[in-house]
Amino acid sequence: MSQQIEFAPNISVDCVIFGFDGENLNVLLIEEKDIGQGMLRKRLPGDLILRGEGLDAAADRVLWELASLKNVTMKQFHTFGEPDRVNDPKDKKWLELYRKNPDERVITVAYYALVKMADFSPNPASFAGEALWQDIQEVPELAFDHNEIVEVALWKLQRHFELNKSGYELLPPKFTLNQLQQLHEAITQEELDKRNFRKKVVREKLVEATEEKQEGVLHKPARLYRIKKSKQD
Amino acid sequence: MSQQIEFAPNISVDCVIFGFDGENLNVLLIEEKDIGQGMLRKRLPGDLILRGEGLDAAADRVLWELASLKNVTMKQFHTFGEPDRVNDPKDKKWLELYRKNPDERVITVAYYALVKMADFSPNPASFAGEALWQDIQEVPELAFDHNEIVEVALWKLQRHFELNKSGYELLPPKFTLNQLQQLHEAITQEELDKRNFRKKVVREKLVEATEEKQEGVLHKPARLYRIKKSKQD
DNA sequence: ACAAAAGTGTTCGGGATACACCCATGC
DNA sequence: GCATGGGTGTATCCCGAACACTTTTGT
Repeated sequence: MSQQIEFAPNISVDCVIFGFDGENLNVLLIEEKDIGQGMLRKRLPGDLILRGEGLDAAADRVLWELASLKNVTMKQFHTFGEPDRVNDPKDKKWLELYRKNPDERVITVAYYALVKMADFSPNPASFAGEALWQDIQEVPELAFDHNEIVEVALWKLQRHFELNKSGYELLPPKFTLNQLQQLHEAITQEELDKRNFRKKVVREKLVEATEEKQEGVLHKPARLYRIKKSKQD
Repeated sequence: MSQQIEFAPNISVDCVIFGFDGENLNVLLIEEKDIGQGMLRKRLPGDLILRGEGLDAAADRVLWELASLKNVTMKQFHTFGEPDRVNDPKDKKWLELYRKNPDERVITVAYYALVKMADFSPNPASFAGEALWQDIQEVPELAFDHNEIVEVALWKLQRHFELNKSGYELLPPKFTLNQLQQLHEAITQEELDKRNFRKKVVREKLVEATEEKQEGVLHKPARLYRIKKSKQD
């Protein structure tokens, strides 16, 4: 039973929140207030867990504290704990400024979620910095190993998304089939055939037509659909 | 940035090693030496990580120390960290005996793997107790939340197994198609049609026939197959 | 001869894919 | 009337599922 005293790793949670705006996929990033020395780097919302706090609870709290997001259902997907995951001097400096024991390694439990961007104020300012949506195609170099964490999260999201048929709740209550298709395309990052997609949706009866149509568009207005709750009938 | 001093959670790794014996699926458990008071409970191989030790490395070490298993490719699948995951009095007693700071909560990063039982000595004795294979259908009540960990691991194994076509390496170099089918059935825990299974294997060209046949069986001997490396032709 | 497992084909239905043209509206 | 996206049907292929009888060997 090997062990050593005074070994107190920091445990943190990091949240990868994907946001869909009806067109593209984005990630929620935190931009710290500039503390000089070119240290202005974006990072994922994350923080140490508290004594007595569960991991899931910590993720919820962090998201609330750093980005003012509430009621986001996140899924734990991986724990990053290699001893050298923080080795960039800039990152170490940051830890010195913000952490009590900056030299101890940090093990982080990562969560992801997919939300509708319209549901959340796009710029929830916070004492710790500014939260912002970043297009998934234009993610800059992030602090720590956060680029890797985002990559793994995206991979998991894509895998999970094609397996179950979740995600319909990311659209407005009434939506066109094209919007639904765009959602799928944004997440899987591949194009689908319009007719085949519609057939599939109809076959699986996940959606039902309303009598309403789009208004104010400069082309033939599309029929609006809504999510069908019970899959019977 | 909320934090508190002297918060030193224990971080451990736990390993769920599934073993296939050609017929059934088993899990590797540790049976502690009896320390009285009816505390003889089985548990998963697991231990605290060391300072400066990566998570994957810790899992490898633990498996070696507790069960003498080496070169097992494990996959991290979940981190269990709710503050109340250890609340049974028996478990607390155990911690008092074996851990320096038994009152601190334990967060555990769990790994799983699937191995061929024949490759590993079935009873690798160790200073910490005895390692044994337990049929997956007959897993008793385990210490801590290890029953839950096993369940989640089995779920992940099944999901992962049906997605990619891994697992063929769990058989001897030359095997019958029935053995291959039994492997699949053991993992997915459901029965398959013999003819359909064979057609599928042939279609996907994952396997090739040898000229050899079974010997010493009291029925028609089956043809032996081997894994096909390159999937061309 | 008998027991025990090996081995083998066909049919059916459903889902995935590929593909091209007319329709309704705002300007 | 024209630009813009909305909306529709058919043919093919592949896969999964269901299903029963003959063959080969050891004893």
